[in-house]
Amino acid sequence: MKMSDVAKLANVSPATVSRVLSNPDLVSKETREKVMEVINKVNYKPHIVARQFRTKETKIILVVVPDITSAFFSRVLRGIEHVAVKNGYQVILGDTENDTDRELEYINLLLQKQADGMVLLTARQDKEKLEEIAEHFPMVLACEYMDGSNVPTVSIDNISSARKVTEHLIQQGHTKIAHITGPINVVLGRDRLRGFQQAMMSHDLEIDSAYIQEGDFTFESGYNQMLKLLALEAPPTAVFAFNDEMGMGAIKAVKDSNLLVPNDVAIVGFDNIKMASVIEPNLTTIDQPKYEIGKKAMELLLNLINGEALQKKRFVMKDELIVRESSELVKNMP
Amino acid sequence: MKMSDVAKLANVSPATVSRVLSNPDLVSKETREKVMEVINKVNYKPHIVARQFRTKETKIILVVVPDITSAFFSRVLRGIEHVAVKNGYQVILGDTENDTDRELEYINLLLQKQADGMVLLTARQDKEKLEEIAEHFPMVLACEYMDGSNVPTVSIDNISSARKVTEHLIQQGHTKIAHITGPINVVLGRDRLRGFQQAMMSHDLEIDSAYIQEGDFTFESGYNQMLKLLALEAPPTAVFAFNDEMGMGAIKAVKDSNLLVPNDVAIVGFDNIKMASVIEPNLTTIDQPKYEIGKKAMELLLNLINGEALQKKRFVMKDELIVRESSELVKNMP
DNA sequence: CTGAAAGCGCTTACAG
DNA sequence: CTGAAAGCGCTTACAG
Repeated sequence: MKMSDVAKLANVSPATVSRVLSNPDLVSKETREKVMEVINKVNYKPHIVARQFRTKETKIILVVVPDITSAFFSRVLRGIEHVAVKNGYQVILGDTENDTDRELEYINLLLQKQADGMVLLTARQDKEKLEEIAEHFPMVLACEYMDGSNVPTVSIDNISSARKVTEHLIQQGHTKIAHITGPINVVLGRDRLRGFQQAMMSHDLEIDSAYIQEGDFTFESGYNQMLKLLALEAPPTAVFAFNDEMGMGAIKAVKDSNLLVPNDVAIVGFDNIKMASVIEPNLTTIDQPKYEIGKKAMELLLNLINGEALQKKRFVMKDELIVRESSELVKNMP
Repeated sequence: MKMSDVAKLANVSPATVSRVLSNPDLVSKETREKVMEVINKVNYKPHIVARQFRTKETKIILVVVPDITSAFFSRVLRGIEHVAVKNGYQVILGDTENDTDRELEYINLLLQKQADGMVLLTARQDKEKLEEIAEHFPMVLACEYMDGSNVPTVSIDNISSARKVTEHLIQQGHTKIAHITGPINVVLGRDRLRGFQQAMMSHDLEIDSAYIQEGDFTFESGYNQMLKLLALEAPPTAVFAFNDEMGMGAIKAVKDSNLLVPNDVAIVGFDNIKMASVIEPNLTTIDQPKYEIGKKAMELLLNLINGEALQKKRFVMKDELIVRESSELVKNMP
């Protein structure tokens, strides 16, 4: 059943059926009702691909996520989705599973006009290339970013947040502080490491190179790297984990080693996912305004799609240090 | 830049360019190389929407998820994705946030030919309607199903699994057993409740109606309903929660009430998400073969898309009871 | 307010 | 192995 069939049944031209569907005000009430009746009777659905092909619009936003499993990204997604749906766009997700090839495949969807715009929650491509694409297609980065790129970006200031959470540990009296990093080939991994180093150095604390262990975002890697740290001759008394997942893994490793958090080892995470306040002891962490990041990113993308100029390219959202049991020695001592 | 422009630059017809891209074997090596050179030089990307319009194929699979946040569904998704990608399909996700209207919107994408097929991880539509659609479009249900529908479906046997986990509690000596259900308007909520009732009745145990409390899948609802149960004059000594999320909420509620799991109240969940083995005490649960469910569902969908007949419509996957600390009294007593 | 007609960018059956 | 031509199902500028 196509539009011309409907037109015949309703004794009008295809153009009129099209108008009834896309621009009903242009059609007289009488005709409109006649056409709608036929449409409903035969349950006609327009072939959207044909429409997209004709109008050059898909009304689809593609969001690329490095890991759909992650509690962190799902909150960001919600922010994106809500703004998109309110503006008549549908959101589809591409999960890369941290694979840059799959990231590239999704970016190609944009180049091939299968979406009107794209939010990248992971940006591990060549910078020049991505900038080149962003010049021609609506695209915004969120959470992850590229050093000194001019692609519109929404994120927190990861360096300063990492510094803040590390300084919290220092203020608790720790001097032997380790850091379980994210993947160092990802900018976030590097930036949080940098913040950690800045805090240590500004307090004249030494960083034992064995105290820097690289993880891969997962609970398991946090667990394993923590076991490594505990096996050192002089284990740290405090650990800053790149994210809450790894922080929780680290807590589990400490417990499994018959040690106490925070008494033997204090642990802090990053992101403030829901589980951070559920696990015991509750995890000290940096709260990222996940929903707002998504919301802001989608708003910027709408601006780009509508050809509006952006006031600025880089939006730095406010983070917050949330101190909980996993790093507060005092409260836990009777 | 369109195909005819490339054709001109390469001194061939558009048809030849098209063949180079979609069916290179039909073109002589010489011509092919000449064309590829131009394509690379101008970085030509075919307009995929035009191709889709022409071929009536999108090579896209739409997966509809009730809650993208859920650790359970993300594993199912992985199974779907892996099979899809291996077969040249791209997976896009639609998150309904448990809203049946949004479910319907995504289903409309299929009707409008914006995807070649669809896996529904939530099926809360009118049965006749969904069956009607499934007759004309490739569609499979996974995890959630519809009573007595003939839409291809992959899931576990929720009734028997719920019976199994309840009987485990009975075997531990419990008689006062409560059930925090899922939403009763969802088939899974009803089926697991039924399994619970079957187990209780077949052991001649009474079900106090106050022992049935309805949750909404979330940690918070598990927490709140558990507090309600604990406030009863005669609180239960064991609780079967619809899923692990709610089970973990229930554990938290018991702890916050200064009671012990499993000594004061045993708790069991359902799904075996990763966190179930991390939380303390570890949560007894039913393992669903999440990845395999997704894999199987996608395989069935490929069959449907390729017009192959299915050997059968209903696939029941194997579940497994995983007994952990949250329900095993003995091991925890010194 | 409505219709006839052109055209969006591809693919493919047909002919040579 | 290659090209000319038709056509996929819509939308919209134009004319009336």
